[in-house]
Amino acid sequence: MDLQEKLNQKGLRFTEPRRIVLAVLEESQVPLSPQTIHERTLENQADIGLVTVYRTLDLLLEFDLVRRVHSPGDCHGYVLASPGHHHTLVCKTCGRAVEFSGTGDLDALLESIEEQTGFLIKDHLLQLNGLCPDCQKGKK
Amino acid sequence: MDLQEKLNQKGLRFTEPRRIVLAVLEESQVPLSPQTIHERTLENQADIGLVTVYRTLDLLLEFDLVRRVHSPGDCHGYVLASPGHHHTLVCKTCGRAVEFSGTGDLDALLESIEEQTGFLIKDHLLQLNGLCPDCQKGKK
DNA sequence: TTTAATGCAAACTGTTTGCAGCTCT
DNA sequence: AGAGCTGCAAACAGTTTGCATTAAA
Repeated sequence: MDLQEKLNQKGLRFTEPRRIVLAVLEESQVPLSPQTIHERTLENQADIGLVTVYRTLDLLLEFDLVRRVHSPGDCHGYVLASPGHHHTLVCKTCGRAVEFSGTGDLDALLESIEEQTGFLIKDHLLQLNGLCPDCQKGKK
Repeated sequence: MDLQEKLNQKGLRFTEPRRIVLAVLEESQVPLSPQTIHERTLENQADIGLVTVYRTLDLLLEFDLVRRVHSPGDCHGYVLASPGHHHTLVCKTCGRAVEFSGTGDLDALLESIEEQTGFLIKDHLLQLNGLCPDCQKGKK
């Protein structure tokens, strides 16, 4: 069952603005702030109000399609709650972002931390910053 | 070398309000929001302005005595930091935060990612959320 | 005595709410 | 036609800044 059906079932509607906010999130692997999402909808030729972005995000949260994430810069970021949780590595100079796998090593790390602390780890936020190959050359 | 000396060395002062904010943090294992810290200073018979709390927290962050943590409720929480670069693990239920140091495993992970991507990793953000031992019991 | 620190009020930023008009079904 | 949705403006909450006053060294 897709979002449209879920919404209609509750008497709610799958409108253009909602479609577009969802599309913007689908295009990004990185959490986006409401402001950023708003800017991107404008770039996509859609004139959506910032308020609508907020309300749409609340709606998507409620339907568990989106997850709220906290990062130091933009305090509130929103990412698609899709399965396939991935991590990003962002270049400090040019902003290019790549994804990396290496989940095996990460899982091992998490396990050792669980042992160390007695906590049961439910989720995690990992973001790396550095210099991409091109910008490393440029620096020299 | 304690905080007072470090401050004096830079021509800064270790004042009553700073002492009290630090004391409030020392009494708490849980991250506190600036507002909460302010309320607690009032309970301690000290009439400190909220603004001063903010400024003191910035100062303590700069001296690496305090760490900023992100939790869903109070977005910004502050906890006493132990020295060195550590990561936090926050309990989703009671908010208790612990630090862990699995730096060995993490370094290995970062290296393998550098090889994989060609990026040079400069810094990273890792925050874990889960259930602390007490709350795991409580759940059942 | 000097210079940093404090506290107030005002400015700012990010987020939420009320309401009139519009739109999907 | 009717209920939900949108956008504007205004209200709100958390945080930062400017400035005169106070206090640590």
